[in-house]
Amino acid sequence: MSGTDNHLQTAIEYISKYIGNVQEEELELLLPLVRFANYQKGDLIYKYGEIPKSASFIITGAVRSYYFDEDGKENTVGFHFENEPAFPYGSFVELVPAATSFVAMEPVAVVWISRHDFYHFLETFPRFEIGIAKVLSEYLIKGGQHLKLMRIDSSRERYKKLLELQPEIVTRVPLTYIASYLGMALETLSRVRAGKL
Amino acid sequence: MSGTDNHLQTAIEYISKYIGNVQEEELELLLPLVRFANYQKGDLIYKYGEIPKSASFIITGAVRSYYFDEDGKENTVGFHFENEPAFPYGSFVELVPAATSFVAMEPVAVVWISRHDFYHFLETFPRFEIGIAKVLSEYLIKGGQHLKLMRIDSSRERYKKLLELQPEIVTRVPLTYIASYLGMALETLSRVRAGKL
DNA sequence: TGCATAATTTGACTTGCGTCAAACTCCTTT
DNA sequence: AAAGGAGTTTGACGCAAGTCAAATTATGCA
Repeated sequence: MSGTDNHLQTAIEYISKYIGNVQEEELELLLPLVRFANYQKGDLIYKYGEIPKSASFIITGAVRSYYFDEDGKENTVGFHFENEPAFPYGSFVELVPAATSFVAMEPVAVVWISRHDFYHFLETFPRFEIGIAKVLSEYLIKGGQHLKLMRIDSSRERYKKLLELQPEIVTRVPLTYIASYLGMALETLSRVRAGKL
Repeated sequence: MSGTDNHLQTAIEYISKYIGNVQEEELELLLPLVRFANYQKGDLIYKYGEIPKSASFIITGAVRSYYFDEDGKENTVGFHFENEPAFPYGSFVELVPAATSFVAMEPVAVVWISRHDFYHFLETFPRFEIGIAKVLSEYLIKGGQHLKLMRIDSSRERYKKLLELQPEIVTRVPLTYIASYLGMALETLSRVRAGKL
């Protein structure tokens, strides 16, 4: 089976994941609009300040999203892995410049659809709005989890909770970014892991 | 003009806010599904652990949402005022028990629609999915703002940012809840306000 | 294989903020 | 007007975690 066949399969899975049962005629119109892209480690997939022109979904690889606060400090907002969307959702929907950037932490392959194509498609099949709602609510839940995580005061407990909720992060992501995600100093996280705190 | 007329007007404004241009026939079918309710200060509007059976939108008053963490500590998630939705969105969409409760901080009047009625209505007019996406993306942006707020390390700066983003909170909400929302001790917030920190 | 650079760990020092406790102010109710 | 209670302020003290700095361990690349 070729890589493209595989990818097409992934695209179809994404569609049914977010829309449920899809009609033949819907699929016929939607599939030609779908594209594929590859990124190297360190590549920017979306840049803050720009209005996202597409919605990307990860096939393989790991992506990190982050923003810069007023002091210029980089704040990691989230990690995105296989079978998850990775794009500035709010900005995509509201058509405003994104506050967050998305960068590949490893070689990354994505499926993507342009904003223009997608909204044009929506005019024919408005029920696909449900897909947007699904993506948004997934992000909402993830964001809510992160917020809850951040509200735990002790660094030790915060890290413990992360292990519980997203253990894969700890194996795939460099310490610096985990610390940034958890809102603690790199050194503190190191001490927590060594059981010294 | 009677109170009910006023309320009906508010309901219509809500609908066009979230859906855009609404057709006559759409409105005719939707309006009869809409109800009104009043709450006293302290009344629970939604309770955590329950699957929300309705979506409420505030006409007048102020609502606070919060959850209890594993240590039993109450954490304030958000404040909701006039012309804003106030219900456990994620749970409403995903049909799972809510983690947060919603309580009236003042006398509150709301428009609401039952989950059942709304989803039944959606079968006839699927394009109204866009309303869900709108509500979700509003919540998403609000949640994102809160998360950003919480990531500011200094209490002083955190409070300053709140004043900048949502000044009305400071005038309408008791100190205890603001402190809880900002993730700091009541005493710390008091000192910050007195300029002692 | 070995060097260079990055990533992580450890140490020493400082401080913001939480906790506990008590005082003070402002409503509400009788 | 007085009493009671909620909401807010002030004080004293201890500690978790931030910062700066240096050592140690990994990792990629020639």
